[in-house]
Amino acid sequence: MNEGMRLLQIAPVEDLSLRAIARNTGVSATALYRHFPDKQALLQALAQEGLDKLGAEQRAAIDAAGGGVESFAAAGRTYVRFALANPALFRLVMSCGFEGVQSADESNAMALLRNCVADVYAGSSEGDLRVAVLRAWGMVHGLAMLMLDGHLPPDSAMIESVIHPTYVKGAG
Amino acid sequence: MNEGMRLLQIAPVEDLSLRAIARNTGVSATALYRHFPDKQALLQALAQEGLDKLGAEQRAAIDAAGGGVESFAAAGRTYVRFALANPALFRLVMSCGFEGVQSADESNAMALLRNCVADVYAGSSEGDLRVAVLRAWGMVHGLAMLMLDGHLPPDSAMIESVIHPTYVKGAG
DNA sequence: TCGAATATGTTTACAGCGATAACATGATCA
DNA sequence: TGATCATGTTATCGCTGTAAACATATTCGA
Repeated sequence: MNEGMRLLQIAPVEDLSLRAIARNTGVSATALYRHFPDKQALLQALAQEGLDKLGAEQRAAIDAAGGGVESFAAAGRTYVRFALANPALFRLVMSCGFEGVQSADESNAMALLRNCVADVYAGSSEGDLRVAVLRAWGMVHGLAMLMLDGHLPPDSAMIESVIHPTYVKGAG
Repeated sequence: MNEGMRLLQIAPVEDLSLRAIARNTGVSATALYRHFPDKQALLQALAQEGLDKLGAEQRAAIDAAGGGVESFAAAGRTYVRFALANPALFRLVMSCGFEGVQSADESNAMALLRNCVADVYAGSSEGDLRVAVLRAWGMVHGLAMLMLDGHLPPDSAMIESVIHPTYVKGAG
């Protein structure tokens, strides 16, 4: 039923109409109400799927990088690249506010980020860790959004220069 | 005519309908087409106004802080606070992509940011300056968006701890 | 095995949206 | 004075999300 995922890859979120999904699924518009109470619920299901996908990609990147600052940077680059590769889905994930998830802090992606930070800043206070998480998340999220909104070019070299192990290491 | 600005302060962007603006202005829906070619143009005009307002607030904050890292941090905090104080307007500004403006890099807000960075990182190479701009803009933009989307609490103390002069100074 | 409950689909209808077209009216200016 | 232009109107179109009433096929307890 979540084949509306396909439509998200070819059109922005705001163009994703219930009726278009139904049409492309070869079913009547109101049939979707047998599976979701309303449009918001359908979008939330798609968002959950997207969040899982993001988490999986980050997990893979972190593991491949071998730990420490390299993994930390890899997680960040993966975050931005995911956004660029799936603009509508990424927007949807972020605008749905992880509402389906138990708690924002327990989502897979969040846990990964926290682990990376804890790994890199081992020995720091709990407060310092939290601030480091916010700075890292903020930076990659901001970079992603600015690129999606066309304020920055979706330049791969730019991503790498901004999210760089040497920077991660230097900034306390 | 831009009294649709008021509506942006009490409702999210996606709820800002042409007809609602017309209704609240006491005019027929189609009358707006005498002033703007379409809805997008009207939103763009509102966005331009918002961008100017953001630039003005940053200018004031930068001047009041007295220069250097203090001004840099003040500009960042102002950016985030503006977003929290005008959620719908901020979203609109960012989603409209400064399209009315000559060039993204010539908008007032952008020039201010660049100046701050150049002031703080005096002596650095052009490339380093650019990366520093991206990191700073990304971090504050990400922080703002994450708070607007409900992933982080709109906590004033959190803003100050993340955007802090000592951090700005330390990070090269 | 039969009958009811459930899941899943349908058609019809409604109000709200952005947008276009045709028309009215007042101010402005040659 | 008379044409032009700025600004408003109403009527209409196709799109949207959603609700209601109805049909049918599957499932499951007696």
